[in-house]
Amino acid sequence: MPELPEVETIVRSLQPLVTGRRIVDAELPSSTADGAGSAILRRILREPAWRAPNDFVSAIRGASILGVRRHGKHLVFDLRSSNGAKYRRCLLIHLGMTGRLTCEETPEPRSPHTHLILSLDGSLDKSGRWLHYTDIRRFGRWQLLDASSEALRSLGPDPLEITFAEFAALLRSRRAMLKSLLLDQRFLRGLGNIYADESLFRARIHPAALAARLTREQAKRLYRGIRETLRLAIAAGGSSIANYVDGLGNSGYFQHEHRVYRRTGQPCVRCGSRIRKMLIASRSTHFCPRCQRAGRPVRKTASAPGRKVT
DNA sequence: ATCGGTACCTGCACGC
DNA sequence: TGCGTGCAGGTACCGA
Repeated sequence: MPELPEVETIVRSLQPLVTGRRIVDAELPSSTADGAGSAILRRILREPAWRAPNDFVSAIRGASILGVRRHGKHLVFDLRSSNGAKYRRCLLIHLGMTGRLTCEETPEPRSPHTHLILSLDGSLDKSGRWLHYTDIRRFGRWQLLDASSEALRSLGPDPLEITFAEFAALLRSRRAMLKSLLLDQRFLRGLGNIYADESLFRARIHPAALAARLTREQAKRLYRGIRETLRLAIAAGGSSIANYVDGLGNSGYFQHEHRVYRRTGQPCVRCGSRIRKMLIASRSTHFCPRCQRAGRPVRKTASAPGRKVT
């Protein structure tokens, strides 16, 4: 589910609630149900290999949360161990498609799909003492790593941090179709299906265009399109289509600003043509066939015969 | 290097 | 109403 803007929103909502707090305990509600529950936890806590889910609980118990930040689509909790004050670790959480991480005022699971609950210390009058992790489809992952771990380094640059010169150089070195490339976390970290489509629409570039073939002008538009889309989406609190909420349980509203994503058959907001859907890299891809032509750069719509947006 | 297909999961909308 | 089907924002792995 969550892409860069959603994870960023979750991180911002959690920061004031968890920073400086200690993890007193962790509960694994789905592991107690039956034998299958333990298998569920094993999958969520796959890396590094734990002998049993409870070993993860022992490892994390007592750690202090120094801060929480975003790395691509991952949430990263920087931790200081209880024993050996110098020992720093990272709790890496990827929410997959349907993962939720919310602060609740109760330790009771709120859904049959709640898999982990972290109890945080702190004054009782402050809300949000329990961090609930819920994941219906269970594509999410929790990893506990040394702070020096290489695990995060395999991802590409953050689209909000990269410079245009770096971005242009990356594009030139790749021949893949842009849509595939934008979904590749080793190329850029943080984009998913929604924001890849929305960025390409804003850049007026066809999703099947080849990276290395882009003109400098197109590369510039893509760079700006990605960053503008992400900034607007963060400002709107992300896109809530099915499951996503921030750390306080609030929905985002960028889904109302989508221009192509899941708008198949509806008129393009720019030219009125019907939005089309095609498959690229076996992912549904939405685009305007008129504004995002394959090949040569598209003319400005101002020069096109006036077509009313309905 | 790149791509398609498959796998991992549950829930939902849809047509019959 | 119930059932089967296809689809959904994630990544990883395989083989070509």
